[in-house]
Amino acid sequence: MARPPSYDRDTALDTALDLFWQKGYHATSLKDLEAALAMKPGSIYAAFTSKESLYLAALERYFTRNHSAIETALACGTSPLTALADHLRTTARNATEAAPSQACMLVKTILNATAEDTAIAEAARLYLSRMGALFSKAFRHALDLGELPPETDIARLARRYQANITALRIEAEGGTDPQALAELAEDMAADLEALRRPS
Amino acid sequence: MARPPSYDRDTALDTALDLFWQKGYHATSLKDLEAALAMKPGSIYAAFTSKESLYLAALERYFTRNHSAIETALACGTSPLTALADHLRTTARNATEAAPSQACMLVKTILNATAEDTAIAEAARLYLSRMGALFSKAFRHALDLGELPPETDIARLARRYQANITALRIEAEGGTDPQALAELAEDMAADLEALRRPS
DNA sequence: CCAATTATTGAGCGATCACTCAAGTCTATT
DNA sequence: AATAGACTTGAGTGATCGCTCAATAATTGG
Repeated sequence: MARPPSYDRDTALDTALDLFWQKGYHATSLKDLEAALAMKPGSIYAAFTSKESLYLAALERYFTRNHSAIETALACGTSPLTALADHLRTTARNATEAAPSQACMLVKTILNATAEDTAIAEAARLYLSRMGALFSKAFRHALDLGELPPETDIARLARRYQANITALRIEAEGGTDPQALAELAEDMAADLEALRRPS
Repeated sequence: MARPPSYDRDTALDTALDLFWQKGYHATSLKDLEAALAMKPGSIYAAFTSKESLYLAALERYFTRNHSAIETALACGTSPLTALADHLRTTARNATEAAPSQACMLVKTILNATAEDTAIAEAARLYLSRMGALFSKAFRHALDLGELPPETDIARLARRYQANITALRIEAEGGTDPQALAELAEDMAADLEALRRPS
């Protein structure tokens, strides 16, 4: 005994995500969202409570999507170290693709957040730390397989790796040409593979 | 035969810069600027034409300040390579200092810019490329002094260096603790100094 | 068919946005 | 002291902001 929603929640969230990712939180107005979601203000608020909640929901979607995509990418091969290096190269290669923004949305969220946007900034920080944990896991796996020297500082290595990914994607956003971007990724990947312990 | 301005232009620009750097372009309102600059809207517009012009002027000030600071930092020692490595370490160390934001304002500007803010984004991109040229110059100097192998790709090395700086400052903005930040900078600096050619 | 329940609508809320301008204030020159 | 010229003032512009809510529409169980 109820009228079913006329929109698909996940589709709406994806659309909102695209818009927020493109324009940022503050520069995205509800008018923009109404147009993109094809929903009237009342429906948007009935479904997502507030602009902030909508942003948080879209951000969560971005995170889970990326997290699982990277998780599978890192798990598919036999060598975690190779998978990690290849992920750098892939990131540079994908930069030509059409996307709302080249930069990581989590990073962009943190840089766009003001002191008042605590909830949003903290969510992004949490998700970033989860991504870091994912990289740590991969490095630990490499260590367990003997690809890295036993004394390797995993957390430190993972942090450096994540910094590289961040830098790569910001460089892409900055408009660096594809070849230079590929070279940058290659340098990072080469450094990583240089850590490989001869087996 | 004229009334002198009651404000100091450079001081006002510094104040505006702090505010813009902290909150970003879109989240900074004229009310905020009026309060920070202690100027009424009319005076602000008489002095700076528009919010966008004010941002551009503040951004230019940020750039020239940083450009010359880094220029002198890189020129002071006898070894350009050491100076470059130390600049990484210094960047990490300074992250504890009170600043409007840890992230580079040029990077933050690009990430906050929407498709409509072309003038602002292009200015930031230009300034970033100038910073890159500065780093290139330092690496070339190192090459000329024989600190680097003759076949070194300067532009490529400089790009990687700039990516490292960017990542370091974003990591700082993300809330990474000082020790981890110092380790990250140290790893980057060590990689750089590993390039040094035995003389 | 009739409730009961949920979804959609869209005019419009007060607040704030970037910005303007006529009037007033100050200073240097005469 | 008078005046010309530059600076400051701040109420007020229309537009837009995020958001609300009473009215209406659609659906299902009885």
